[in-house]
Amino acid sequence: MNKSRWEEILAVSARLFREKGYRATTMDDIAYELNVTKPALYYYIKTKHDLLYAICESAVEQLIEGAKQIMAEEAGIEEKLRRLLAWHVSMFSANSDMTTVYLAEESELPEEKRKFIRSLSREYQDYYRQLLQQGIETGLFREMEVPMVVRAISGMCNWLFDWYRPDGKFSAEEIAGMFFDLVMRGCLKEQPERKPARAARKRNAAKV
Amino acid sequence: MNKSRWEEILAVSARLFREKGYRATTMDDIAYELNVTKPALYYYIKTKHDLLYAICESAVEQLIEGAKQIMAEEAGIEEKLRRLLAWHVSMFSANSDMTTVYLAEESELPEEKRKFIRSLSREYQDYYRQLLQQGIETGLFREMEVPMVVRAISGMCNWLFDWYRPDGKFSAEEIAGMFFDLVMRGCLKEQPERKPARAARKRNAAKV
DNA sequence: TATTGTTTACTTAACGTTCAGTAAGTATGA
DNA sequence: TCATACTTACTGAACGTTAAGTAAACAATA
Repeated sequence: MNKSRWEEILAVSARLFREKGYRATTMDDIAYELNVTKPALYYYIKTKHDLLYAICESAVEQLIEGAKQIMAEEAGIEEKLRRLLAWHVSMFSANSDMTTVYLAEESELPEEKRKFIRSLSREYQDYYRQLLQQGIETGLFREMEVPMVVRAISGMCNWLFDWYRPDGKFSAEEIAGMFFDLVMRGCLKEQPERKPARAARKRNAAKV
Repeated sequence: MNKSRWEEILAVSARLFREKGYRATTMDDIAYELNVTKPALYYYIKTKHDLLYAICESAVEQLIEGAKQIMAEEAGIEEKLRRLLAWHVSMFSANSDMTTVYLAEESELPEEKRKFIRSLSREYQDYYRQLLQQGIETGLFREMEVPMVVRAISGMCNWLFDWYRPDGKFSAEEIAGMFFDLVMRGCLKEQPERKPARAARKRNAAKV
């Protein structure tokens, strides 16, 4: 089964909204890329905002879906945090148009829809909050202002939209690894075990 | 001496661009808030883009100006990093309209001007880079991929535009303090001295 | 199997509004 | 009388959206 027309429209819209911005992209632009005329789009949507909304909703729901799965997996707090960060970063390589548009243009949504998207966004951030809180309670992490650390983590990940390029020096996995190092060390109560200094570190087996 | 008309225009424009977005703000909106008619604005500017450009340039130049001063001060690496972060965050409380517009709408600038602003932005980030590099060289910080850490720091600070409110729970200084804690611990080679608190630390006399 | 009706996926043409920008004129003060 | 700081009145283009129509595919019936 090939991609449905609706998904095609969303993919093209997301790409253009990302490249030129939501307001700067005209319905003609989108129609042109789909090889149809502008009014044809109105066979599928009621307004231009519908397109933006569908993109934002899809992005944040995918984020949440992934996070939900990770939280349900059997793993320690540290491992879950690692996976959550990796998932967050990987969304920028796998679905970069959608994710970027969601972060950069969400403010263009009409008030009502915008609020709903932001509530989903908070739901997503809550997974970070839970992990950090659990980490403090179990003595893994130092005492800290959890919501502020969540914002810091969200910030460093979301800011990917400003600089991430698929053809960049580092893969999504590598970026996530570096962010994880930074966050983990920043939150740990005790300093992590030093690695054997210069031993092979390709696949780390190091568990704490 | 009262604020010049030009500064007034920039301040009003920045506020509206922030509230409604650059594209959604009309020249009539700006003129209305200034109690003049639209063409009066064209006595001061040539195009709408001039307004956005002036705001972005002013924001990033103020950021750089502050960073330059901090870097020239007599202080250790750690203290300079603390001040740089505090300066970064404080721009969001002191000049939040301007700073937010610079981050959120810079992409609306025409290509040429946008490139210039982004080059200034890189200049600013370079101060973080220098400090981290020096920190590694002097043995204060662990080995790490400096540009990635700079991006993480920029991200957590810049993302303030998404959530910072002047009437929020924490002051700019407090936020900067928490960010500094997180970043500092994330970068240090050795764990920071625990405050004597009560008994001396149990573990962690082992330094590498 | 031919006829008729219905649905899908569009098209052409245009409407109505918005909005950046301009031309030309004017009040005020030095 | 000249510059400053506007005003009124307008232009031209862009753009979201709608109206009305249609070719092709499909379904129902006779």
